[in-house]
Amino acid sequence: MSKLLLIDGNSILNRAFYGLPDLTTSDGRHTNAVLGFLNIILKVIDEEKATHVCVAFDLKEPTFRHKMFSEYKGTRHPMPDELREQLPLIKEVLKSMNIFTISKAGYEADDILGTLSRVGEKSGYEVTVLSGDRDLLQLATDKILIKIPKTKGGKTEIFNYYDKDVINEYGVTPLVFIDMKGLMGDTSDNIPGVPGVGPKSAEKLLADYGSMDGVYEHIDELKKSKMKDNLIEFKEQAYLSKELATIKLDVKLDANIDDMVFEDAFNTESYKLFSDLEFKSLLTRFDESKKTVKSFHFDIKFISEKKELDELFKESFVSFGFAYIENSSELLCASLTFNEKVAYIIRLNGDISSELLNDYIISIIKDNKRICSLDIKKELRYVALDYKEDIFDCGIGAYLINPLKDEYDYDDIAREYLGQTLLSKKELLGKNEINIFTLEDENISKYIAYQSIVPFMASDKIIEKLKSMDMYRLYTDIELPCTFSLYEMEKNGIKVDGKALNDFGVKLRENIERLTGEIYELAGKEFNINSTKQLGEILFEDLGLKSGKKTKTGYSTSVEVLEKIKNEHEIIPKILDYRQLTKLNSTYVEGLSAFIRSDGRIHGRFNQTVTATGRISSTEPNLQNIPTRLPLGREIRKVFIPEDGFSFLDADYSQIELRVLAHMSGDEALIKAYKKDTDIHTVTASEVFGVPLDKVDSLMRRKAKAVNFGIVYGISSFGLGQDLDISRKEAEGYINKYFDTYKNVKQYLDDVVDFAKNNGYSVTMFNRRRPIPELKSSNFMTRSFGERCAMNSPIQGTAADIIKIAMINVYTELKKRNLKSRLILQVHDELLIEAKEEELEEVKELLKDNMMKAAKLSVPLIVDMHDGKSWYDAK
DNA sequence: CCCGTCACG
DNA sequence: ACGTACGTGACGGGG
Repeated sequence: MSKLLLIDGNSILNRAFYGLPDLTTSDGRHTNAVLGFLNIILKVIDEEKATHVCVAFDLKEPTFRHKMFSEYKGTRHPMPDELREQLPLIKEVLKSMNIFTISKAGYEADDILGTLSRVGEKSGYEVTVLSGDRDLLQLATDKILIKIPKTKGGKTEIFNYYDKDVINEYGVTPLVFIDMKGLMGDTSDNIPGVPGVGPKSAEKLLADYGSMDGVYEHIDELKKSKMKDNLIEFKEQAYLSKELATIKLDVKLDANIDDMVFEDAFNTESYKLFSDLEFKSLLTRFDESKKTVKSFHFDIKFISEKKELDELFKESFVSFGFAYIENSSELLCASLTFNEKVAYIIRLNGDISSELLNDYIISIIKDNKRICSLDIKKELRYVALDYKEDIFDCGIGAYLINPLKDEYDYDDIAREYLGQTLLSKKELLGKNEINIFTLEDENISKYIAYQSIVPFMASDKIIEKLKSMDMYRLYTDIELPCTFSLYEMEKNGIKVDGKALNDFGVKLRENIERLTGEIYELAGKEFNINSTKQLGEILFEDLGLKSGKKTKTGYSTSVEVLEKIKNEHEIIPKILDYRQLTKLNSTYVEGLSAFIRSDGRIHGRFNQTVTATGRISSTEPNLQNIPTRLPLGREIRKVFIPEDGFSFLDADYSQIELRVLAHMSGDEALIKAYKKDTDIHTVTASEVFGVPLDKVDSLMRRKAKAVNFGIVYGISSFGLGQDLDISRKEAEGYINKYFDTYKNVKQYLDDVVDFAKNNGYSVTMFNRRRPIPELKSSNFMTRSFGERCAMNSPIQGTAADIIKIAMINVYTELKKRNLKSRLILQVHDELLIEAKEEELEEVKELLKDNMMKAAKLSVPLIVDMHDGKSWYDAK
């Protein structure tokens, strides 16, 4: 049986646009609607096993409906630019997929679909119509299926309607559905209908009299009412509206269903387009044979003997691409490229050891050749380089150019900087693993070769781009040396007292069990306390407590909500305790335990190419969010301990972000405030509220502190109000007072937003950029978010730059002096050193000194420092 | 795989 | 009217 799928192009595109978050390609083209559109239609094509597909689009020109009724809006709603630019794109995409598209002047897509649905049915096709617009339900019959996708909470669910389903849901047949719209009108299309007739009365009238004709035939039988008068007065309008709402079934089309056959959608052309649009998830649908577009041609040569290696290094070159290839920590081979014609895969074996290869690498680097890598921190595990050497890391370079991307893998770099579409790691390797026997497999060797040929070819381009953006110094002076100190921290790891951690877990679990029992008791039944769904039902339905805000999926049970009702029922404090304890147990006790290696230490990863602002991120495990705010959670820090003969030395910047703000804004009042040796929030409170320092009470200080934080986040009265639990108006009052006191701060924040709006990015003291595409959005919320980013990023980013500089200088100084003390952690404004007992005093001075001198600001950079025999004691 | 929640700066 | 403070990562639940 042939299946014809008819798609309402504009309505599905609309739905996808509003249902999905914004998404852009690296060069700023918006693609969310196109990707959403494809996901919806491919899902339906799969589901329906459609053999024929046709997408109908509206045209800009007026239709017969506009001629009938000049105020008719139809599809001419104002369209945001982000959506408008995707219209030609979806057409290009469909064309590449050989999907038939159709439009006709004077008609809407609805009319085309209506007509085709009838033609299709007569020609013996099973017909399905896909639209986001419920008006299309009038086309449903017992044979013709209407599908309406509904996006709720990011997920699209598709609802099916035959005529009986329309009757079930609306109480009228599809045909009478039109009469209903005639009576009610449709505000979105500007169709008037009869005043005073809404869904309820329309449904009642049509249930009683069957149709609009029926209603008017029996109009005299209606009880005297305003509605009856209106029905009579607006009869003509009702019939006009009905006609406007009626989808045409007899449009003259010169389309042939045979031309709509769905085949060869996943071809080389659409592959190219999908790659260009960065639709990674769709690339898996393509056969291997379609994927060979625009990737380079080069030879791969295997090297397994030392004498071949000697020959190799006689070549003349100025830079080389390099990567070690490993599998589950076992080193297998190296990938090496000197020129774009050939990539070498060097087998590591008895003849060529990694030490030998390293000697070659080091010697050519000393000979001023540039080493180009995708991820130099990975290579440092095998080859000891020095950051003063000529090293280029493409991942970091690409991150600096655009820090908003999710990944900086070889295929991403090749697409962005070489215009090449390479098969991704997932596509090339799938579930196959690299080992010494599979090195020469076609896909695996290609994958290995890419690891050096891509950085070899892309480095110059990325460096040029960095220079043109005035960021090359940021790379050489901050990012590259930073990589080395991060590698050190990963290698060093941090020692954990496993037994103490376990004991803490036992204690937690005892309390969790006790609380669980008490909660069940109070709830009157057992349930999963961790399930927000089940918990919401217990609290807000069974126990009848008043629910605060809701989430997309149901009741919110977050702390803010529970805090407000904690005195209403004794179950609430127990749930809050339960939450705290289970969080500690699962994330910190059990979570961390799993990461303790055989050396008794946790070696986490510090990622340099993740955050939008320039901060470092920490994973596997996250060592940057170990509890400290609550006393019980803080106990966890007692299990982080120094090696015998060492102490912990912990130093953190005091309010670095506000100090950066004081400096960057040049606000004299704020600078003066920081030159006083008094708590900054108290000073702010005193100045903003106009009271002497010694008259500032704790409430005033709390408010001032919240305002200070708010300023750094890109202040909004709503946000501040939320934080202080006061009205938006009141919050606005505080903000105005703050800006009155610190006028240049206000000026500065306006200026950075202006700068970002004009340039499309914000910039830190050290020239780090953060693109802010949201500023161009037509959506108020999105744009406001962009404005807050524009205010926050230079501050957060500059603080990130400064601690990176401090970290580098501390690292360098420790090395230079041959000290055994070592960097262990960086937590955004804090450095933790495992200091050799004998070196403690020296390292204290060195650490504090380098942190304070990391940047020259117009306010002092204050560092607080403590030492101790655990992280807990050193804070 | 996404959501809600919660840990940190 | 819209419905939010900035930047992260990990966990359990649920589809």
